[in-house]
Amino acid sequence: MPHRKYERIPRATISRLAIYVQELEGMERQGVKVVSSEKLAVSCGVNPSQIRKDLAYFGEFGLRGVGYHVFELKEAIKQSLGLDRTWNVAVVGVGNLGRALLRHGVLRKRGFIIVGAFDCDPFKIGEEIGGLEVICSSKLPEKTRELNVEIGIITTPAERAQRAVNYLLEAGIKGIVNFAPARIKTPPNVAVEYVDFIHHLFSVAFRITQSQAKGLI
Amino acid sequence: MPHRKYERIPRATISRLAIYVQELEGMERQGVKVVSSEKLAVSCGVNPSQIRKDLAYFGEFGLRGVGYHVFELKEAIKQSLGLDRTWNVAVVGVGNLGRALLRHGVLRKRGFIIVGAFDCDPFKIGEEIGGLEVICSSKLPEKTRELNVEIGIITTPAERAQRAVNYLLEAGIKGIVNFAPARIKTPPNVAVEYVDFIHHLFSVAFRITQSQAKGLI
DNA sequence: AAAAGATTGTTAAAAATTTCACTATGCCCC
DNA sequence: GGGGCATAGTGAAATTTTTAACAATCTTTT
Repeated sequence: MPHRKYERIPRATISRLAIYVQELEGMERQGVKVVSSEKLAVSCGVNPSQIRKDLAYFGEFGLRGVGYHVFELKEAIKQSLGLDRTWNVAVVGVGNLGRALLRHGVLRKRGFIIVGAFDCDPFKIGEEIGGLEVICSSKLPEKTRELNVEIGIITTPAERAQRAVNYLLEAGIKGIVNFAPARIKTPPNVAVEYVDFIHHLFSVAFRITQSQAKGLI
Repeated sequence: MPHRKYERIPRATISRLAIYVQELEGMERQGVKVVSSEKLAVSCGVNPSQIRKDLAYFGEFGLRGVGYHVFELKEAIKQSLGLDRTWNVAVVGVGNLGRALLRHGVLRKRGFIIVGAFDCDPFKIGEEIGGLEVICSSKLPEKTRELNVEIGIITTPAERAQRAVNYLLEAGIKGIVNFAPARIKTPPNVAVEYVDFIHHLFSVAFRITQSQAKGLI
């Protein structure tokens, strides 16, 4: 039974896998032991075939006629995603959002350890937030290597995002999650994800506008 | 020339339009007056045809042989998305993330006015954050109507998300942006968007893992 | 131990989305 | 004002993604 591990895996599959993990954890908390693709699909708001297909990229985790063991499936997905280890991350930009991330425990709980906080504002440098001292951004390349940072989180204003990225690239960073409202330039071997909640507000505003327009016809 | 305004518009198109607006604003700041689909495509990291096709859903905004007027195109897209007005929003859940949103000026700058902040923690009720007094969540239905809230932003913990949503639905909310790490149940006429930055970290972690695995072969 | 029922893994079909290629049109220069 | 160049808009093709259908197989029942 040849696994498809070396097929290209759709980006959408990855984000759904994250949703499956989330829902499986919810089920685990509720004491559910076994779940079918049908039931999981309902709680994730997707098609059951979709789930089975998504999982097939990584292996066979179910039992025909039965379903999936909640705990085992969750672990299997997490392992497939590379979450069976911890990742060192650095936060660049200590504004409102950066501070929230530094204080928010969820990153650590998920295995992403914030090992560095950087900012270029002299008033912020030296300040302690969430147990970390804010370091001058110009020390990023040096510190990134020293602290063994693999993923950078950009929470600077838009106009300083690229500079922060450049510092990280200089240190050979492997991945970046960009919260700044700006596109950034990186070489193709660096994994970049954009998080922009304003876009989601735009989307909601559009859909409301649209459904109201439709109502008028 | 029949506009396609009443064709179903792909979700992906909407999120790209938000990117176009972002980049057009950047160009505006740099004094660029006119841009071609080719140039805009490069700065957004997409295909030029894609841009032209996305815009075609809403009308014709360009000038053949020339390109698009930066300011006019930006305005046209914003109008198409329903951003030529302000939207009243409420934040439900005043933890680290909720606070960051309340203090973060970007929402207001984008036309999303936070008119209410809600939480169920008695220690937080009455507190003033970003010029707003935190109100008890149980007053949500009443206050939502009173303040004319159209969009709700959920920043509660996962286990309280659905309750917050139910309160909002009770008041006839039209759209929800959910930052809580949980799927929520809503009727189909309510626009829902999920924002979960942990998923983006997952995605980056996966892609790093994958590219390292590939390197070993 | 065979049959019935359930549900996965997988192949095939359908649908959606993206990209290509070309036509139409506007600007600029001679 | 005509020709050349540039670039938007658009229909068709290619690609990707999703959904449906079904064969394989596991559990339970009789």
